[in-house]
Amino acid sequence: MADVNIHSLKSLAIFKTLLEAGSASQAARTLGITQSGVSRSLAQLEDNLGIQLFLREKNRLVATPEAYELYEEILRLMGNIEELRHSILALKEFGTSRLRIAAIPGLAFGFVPRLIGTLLEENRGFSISFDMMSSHDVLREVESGHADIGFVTLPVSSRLLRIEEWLTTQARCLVPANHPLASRTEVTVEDLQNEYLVISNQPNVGADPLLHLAASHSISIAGKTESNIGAIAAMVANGVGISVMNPITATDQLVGRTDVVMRPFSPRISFSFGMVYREDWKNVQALDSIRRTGNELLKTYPD
Amino acid sequence: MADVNIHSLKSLAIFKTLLEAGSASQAARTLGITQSGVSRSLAQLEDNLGIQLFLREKNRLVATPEAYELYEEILRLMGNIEELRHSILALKEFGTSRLRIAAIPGLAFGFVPRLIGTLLEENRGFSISFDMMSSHDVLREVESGHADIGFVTLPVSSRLLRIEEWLTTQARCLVPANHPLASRTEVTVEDLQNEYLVISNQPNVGADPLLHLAASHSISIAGKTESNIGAIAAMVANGVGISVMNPITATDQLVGRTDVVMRPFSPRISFSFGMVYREDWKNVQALDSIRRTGNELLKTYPD
DNA sequence: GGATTCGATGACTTTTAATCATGGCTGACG
DNA sequence: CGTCAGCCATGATTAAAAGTCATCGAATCC
Repeated sequence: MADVNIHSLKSLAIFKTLLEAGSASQAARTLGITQSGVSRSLAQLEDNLGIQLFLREKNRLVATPEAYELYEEILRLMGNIEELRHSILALKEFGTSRLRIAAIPGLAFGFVPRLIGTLLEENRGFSISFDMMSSHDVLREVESGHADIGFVTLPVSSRLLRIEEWLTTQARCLVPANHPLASRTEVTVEDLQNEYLVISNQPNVGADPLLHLAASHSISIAGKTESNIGAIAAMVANGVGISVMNPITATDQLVGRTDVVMRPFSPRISFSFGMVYREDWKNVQALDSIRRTGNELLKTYPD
Repeated sequence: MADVNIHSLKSLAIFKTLLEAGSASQAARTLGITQSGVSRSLAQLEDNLGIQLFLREKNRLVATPEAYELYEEILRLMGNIEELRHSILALKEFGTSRLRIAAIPGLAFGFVPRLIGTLLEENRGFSISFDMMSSHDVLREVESGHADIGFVTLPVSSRLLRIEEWLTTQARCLVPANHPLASRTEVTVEDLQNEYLVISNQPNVGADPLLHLAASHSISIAGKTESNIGAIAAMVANGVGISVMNPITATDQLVGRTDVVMRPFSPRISFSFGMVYREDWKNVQALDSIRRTGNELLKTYPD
């Protein structure tokens, strides 16, 4: 196979500018080098690649079809190099250029995408991949190294992972805006008597504790619907029932909705969530940035 | 934004080899340059990127985590550069580095994939994209420049395209191996009396002419099933009926099957297919290669 | 015909990459 | 403890590559 050496990006860049400029003289002006420098560089590139890129017609350079195809390929490569530059900048900033995040559904539709959006706003070079899964799977994914960090409700336990509590807050009650309870400033467990409830189809997201609480107060509910946590606000809005859930997820789902309101609930049901990561990640610069950004975002959520 | 300059692939290559080799001295031996050359190159790269890639511990270089991440990024870039090299080699060989082919279903499952496979065997650097669609859409796709070449049954007409006939052959009759007609050396239109037929659900693939022929000979068929042309052999094999179709498609579908046999059919129904391309493609080197390869393959099909 | 712009090229300079020579550090071994 | 081997870094230098300078010929325009 005939060899093709690409060792000089500069000559590819000169070629690219030459094609865009239409003449060696104009390319030279654009690049701040001499016209003969451009001419030399082109001749060297044509010799090196073994392809005639320009015809010399009447003392003018006329691009060949091959030149246009090479141009497309060079644009592609320059895109790749730009990605490399971004990764290097992220490497400088974070100590890592790629971040794999796993989160539970309760956080996966609002808080974590906002966190990611803010991180990327600050650092476009960062590459983040994100997946949503159960708490148990988040832990396994981070333990095995398939994800770098994970967001889960607490408590969880893992001998391999560092577990960092980010927020402890109290559950809220979601009710349709036209529901009698909407006029209350606080909903109590007694108010759940004869109400339909919408609860999460996932454990450890407040569902079990709520039913326990109701039972311990001898409260009978009219019925319950289990739903994917991502759709609870929509369920409540459509009169399926009322719900008691963590305010992070609730706030995320209520953005832009006026047909569902959120009220404090008593007695208090504590809700915590946090971040998990492997021990070898504890000193990675990116964590500081993630913590800082995350804390800023949490200030926008109710206590 | 702090600048990061990637102008020297050589220094990235030296870095890559250094990480793989484990020491500057070994990397130097591998690359055929001096140890101090490797040391200089590394220092220059670290300075240029603003990232410390190696710790100097007790006169040994110890890679930092950032070094491993950069290494992954460089491997990615080198893959991209390899793709560029392949494209350049294809550009030299064909005058183009990418080829977009559109074909009708009758050719899309056998002949054209074989053609593509053979072209790529000869030239790995080539990038081919392939799509399957009706004759009419093939013509439109090539006319509009979304595909470079197309394969269709003939006749077709287009004022914009060059139409090149590749093969004219006669239709064949497919019958189940255990069918009485399988023992014949030739099936005639009279044999279709009271038989179930499987015909293509696409026009211009022998279906209309066959029904016409039967009608003109006062032949009554027992029934017909219209099928996607790609599944006709499977239909025949399962006793849905017998079929009369072009031998290219038939041969492609019978590969590896012993439960369906192919017999000459009379009277003859001619079938042609060909390649279409735009006028500005007529002198592209790739066409010669495609014609040559295509003609080789066609020799393996029945006349 | 002269002015302007273009590209190519011989001769040359500047810049970059790498070498040469050397020194210091570390660990293994006798 | 001294010697040896292997490592890395560095001042001084060289070789190679990139680009400039000066110039020429060709084409177009006024």
